[in-house]
Amino acid sequence: MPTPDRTSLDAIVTAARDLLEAEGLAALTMNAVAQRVGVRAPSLYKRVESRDRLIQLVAEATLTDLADRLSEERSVATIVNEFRAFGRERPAAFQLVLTPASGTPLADDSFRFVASEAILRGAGELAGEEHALEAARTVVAWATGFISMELNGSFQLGGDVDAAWSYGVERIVAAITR
Amino acid sequence: MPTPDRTSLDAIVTAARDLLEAEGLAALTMNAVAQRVGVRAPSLYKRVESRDRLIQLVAEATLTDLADRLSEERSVATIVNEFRAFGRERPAAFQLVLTPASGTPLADDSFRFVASEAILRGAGELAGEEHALEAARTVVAWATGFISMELNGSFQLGGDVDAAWSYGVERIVAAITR
DNA sequence: ACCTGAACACCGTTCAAGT
DNA sequence: ACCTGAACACCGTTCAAGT
Repeated sequence: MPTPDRTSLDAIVTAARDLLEAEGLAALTMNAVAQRVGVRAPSLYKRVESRDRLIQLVAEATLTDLADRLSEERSVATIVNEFRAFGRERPAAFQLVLTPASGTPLADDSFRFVASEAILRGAGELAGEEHALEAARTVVAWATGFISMELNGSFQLGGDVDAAWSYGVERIVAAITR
Repeated sequence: MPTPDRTSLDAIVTAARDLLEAEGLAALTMNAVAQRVGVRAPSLYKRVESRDRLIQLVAEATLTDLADRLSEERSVATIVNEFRAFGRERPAAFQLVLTPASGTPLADDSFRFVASEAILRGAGELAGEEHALEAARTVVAWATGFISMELNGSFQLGGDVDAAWSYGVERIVAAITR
């Protein structure tokens, strides 16, 4: 006799995302996720192939969220500021997606592509279409590195980090402007 | 009756470092390290407090190696090129140290400080001492982001990645030069 | 003084048995 | 058709017992 579903893939991915942010990737265990959605760990395998695949789904959902937010911004400066705001709101997801450790399951390229569209467009307007790709890579590399360093406490030498961010935005925008 | 030592902290850290590079952080288990140095896992605890502490020691040794290499370079361009070479030679260690995931044990700040000296000096020469810190942060953020993206395959849109690197170096150096 | 097997509490994952 | 307990092979870590 069929049993009504007690959970769903969406609920599982949401639970995993919350767990990642609240306690880090190591705490994202099948047991902990199962407990959050109200089943036992083995039941999760009816909906997700493995823990790695679940992590990949979280990464992909994160990129979708990020793409939505960046797509509403127009200038390189506001895109990059929104990028930083996203990193501060969801630091663990940001690191998972933008600076994954060796061995971490990666989001499919299609998700990364969507998230890169806003920056590609903004950079193209400043640098010219023929240099859009190089310019976008310069901006994204800088912003990703900066935010990642900020999130993991690498700015240890004092100084005003917000000022360094503003300095960077200004210089990078000038650097890629034709 | 005393037994002669069958391993050493140095051998353990070296084994851990090699394992990290060969198979990733997840494969850096106490069992695998013990096997490499020729003892059983429990014996490692005579020399290292925990797996987390061992990972931290690997991170700190990596920063020492990096500092040695960067200190021999003089210009921002050559420092940053050497930084990239290091990342390509030891991608897993690079990621562990420069873009650690949430929950990863971090190297003590003193080790990070040593590794940042060369760039701080180089950036100061270009930007002036009063902007050395902001300029160094801009350079390091860009280079770290670029190399990290390169290592984890984030440059998926084609184009010449070496050309994007050269473009970036040139623009960043110009951007921070007073 | 160092090393070890056995043990503990955890993992991820599989699978037969339940409803 | 979904869910579960039990089981398996692994983790990191502790500790009493060996030399």
